[in-house]
Amino acid sequence: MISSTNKFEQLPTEKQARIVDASVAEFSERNYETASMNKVVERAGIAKGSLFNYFKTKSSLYHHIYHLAIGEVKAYLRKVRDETVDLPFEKRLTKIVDSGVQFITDHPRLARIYFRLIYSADSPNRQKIVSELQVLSNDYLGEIIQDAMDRNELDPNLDKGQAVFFLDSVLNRFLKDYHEAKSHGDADQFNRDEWVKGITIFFTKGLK
Amino acid sequence: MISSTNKFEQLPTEKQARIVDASVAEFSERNYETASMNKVVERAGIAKGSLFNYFKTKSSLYHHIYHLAIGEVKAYLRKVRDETVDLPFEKRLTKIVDSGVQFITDHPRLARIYFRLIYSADSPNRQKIVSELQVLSNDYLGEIIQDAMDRNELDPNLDKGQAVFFLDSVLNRFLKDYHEAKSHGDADQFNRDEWVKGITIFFTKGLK
DNA sequence: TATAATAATGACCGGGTGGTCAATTTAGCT
DNA sequence: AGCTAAATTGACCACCCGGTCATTATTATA
Repeated sequence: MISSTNKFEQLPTEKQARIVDASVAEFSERNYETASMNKVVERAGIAKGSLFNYFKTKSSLYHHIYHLAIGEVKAYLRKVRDETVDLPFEKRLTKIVDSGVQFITDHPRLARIYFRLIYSADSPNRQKIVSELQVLSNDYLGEIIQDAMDRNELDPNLDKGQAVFFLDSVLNRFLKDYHEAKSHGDADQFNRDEWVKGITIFFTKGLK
Repeated sequence: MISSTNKFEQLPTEKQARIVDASVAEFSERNYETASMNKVVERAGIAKGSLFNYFKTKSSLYHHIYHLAIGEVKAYLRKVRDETVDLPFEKRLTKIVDSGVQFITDHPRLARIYFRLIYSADSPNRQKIVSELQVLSNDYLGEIIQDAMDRNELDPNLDKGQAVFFLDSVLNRFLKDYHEAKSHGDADQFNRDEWVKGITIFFTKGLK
C-alpha cells in the first residue's frame, strides 16, 4: 500500500522542510477553512500543481501537518512521564506543566495548531481526532493519577475518570491561556512558578 | 448618535425575528469566516441588499448576534446568582452548573455561538470580547468565592484569582463537553448529578 | 547526443464570497 | 389619484478559493 504522502516523502529533505514550514505557518495563522493552498505554495516557493502532486487534497496536507504537531506533543509527554516515574505526584505535576510550557516556547506554531484542533470545530475529521486525543489524555493523566493513588498520595477511592477530567481541564486551560498571553506579548502577567505551585496544591488537596 | 443597527431595530418585529433566527442558525452552524451572508438572506427570505441595508457589514451583524447570545448567558447567570445568595457554597455551585446545563438545553444554538466565540480564534475583535468575558467571569465567580470565604466555607487565605481560574476552567470545560455530547446525541454518557456532585466536592475540598 | 520517463509549472475552471447600486416596489401624504 | 420619499430587490462586481492538466523543463538511460 502506498501512502498518499509517498511522493512527498521522496522529495529532497530541504524541499520537504520548506513545504512543511510554509504549511505549519499557514495552518497556525489561519483555521482549516481559511488557510489557503495558494498562500502555502507562495510561502514555499513552489508551483501550485506541485503541491497538489505531493498532497492530493488540502485535507491530506492538513492531516500530515497535524500528525506532525501531535507527534511532537506526544514526544514531550512521553519524555516527562518517563523521567518522573519515581517522583511524588506533586513534583510530577509540576514537571508536566513545565514541560507544557516548554513545548509552547519551543514550538509556538505547533502549539497553535494543536489548540486550534482541540478548541475549534472546523478541522476535517475533528470528532474522530478529538476523541483519539481524549483517549490519549485519559491514558496519560490516568496513569499518573493511578500511580499517585497506589502510593496513597491521593485518595484511593477517587473517581479516576473525574479526577482526570479536572486535571485535564485545568492543565489545558492554563496552557492555552499561557500560549495566548505569550503570543500577545504579555506572557509575564503569568508568574509561572506561582501558578504551577497553586495548581499542584489545589489538586493534591482537592483529590486527597 | 445613531447606532449601526438602527434601521434594523425599526423593522417589524416579525421580520426582525426571522433575520435573527436565520443569523443565529448560520453563525451557530459555521464559524465567523465561513458563515455566509448569502445563506442568511436565503434562510431569512429577504434580499441581500436589504440585509446589507440593516447591517452595513457581516461583522456588524455578527456583533448584534453575539451580543444577543451573551446577553442571554448573563441573564441566566444573574438569575441563579441572585436566587442563591443565601445558600452555602456547595449548593450554590450545584445550582450554577444546573443553570448552565439548563441554558444549553434551552438555547443550544446560542450556546454554540458562545463556545465558538470563547474557544476559536477567528471572530472579529475576539481579543477584546474574550477579555471582557474574562472580566465578567472573574467578577461573577469571584463574588461567589468571596462570599464563601467570608462565611469560612473556603480557606480565607485563598488566592482568589487562582480559585476563580480553576473554577472557570472546570465549569466551562464541563459545559462545553456536555454541549458537544448533547449535540452528538450521546448526552447521557454524562450522569449529570454524579458530575455536579463530583465537581462541588472536589472544589470544596481543594479550596478549603 | 537522442529519446523516453518523470517532475514541475501556472493559466485556467467552476463556484463561492462580501459588498454595491440602479431599478423597482411599497408606503405615506395631500 | 398623483406625487414623493423610503424600502426592497437581485443582478452584478472584483476577488479568492481548491483543484486540474496541457505544456514545459529536468533527469535518467542508451
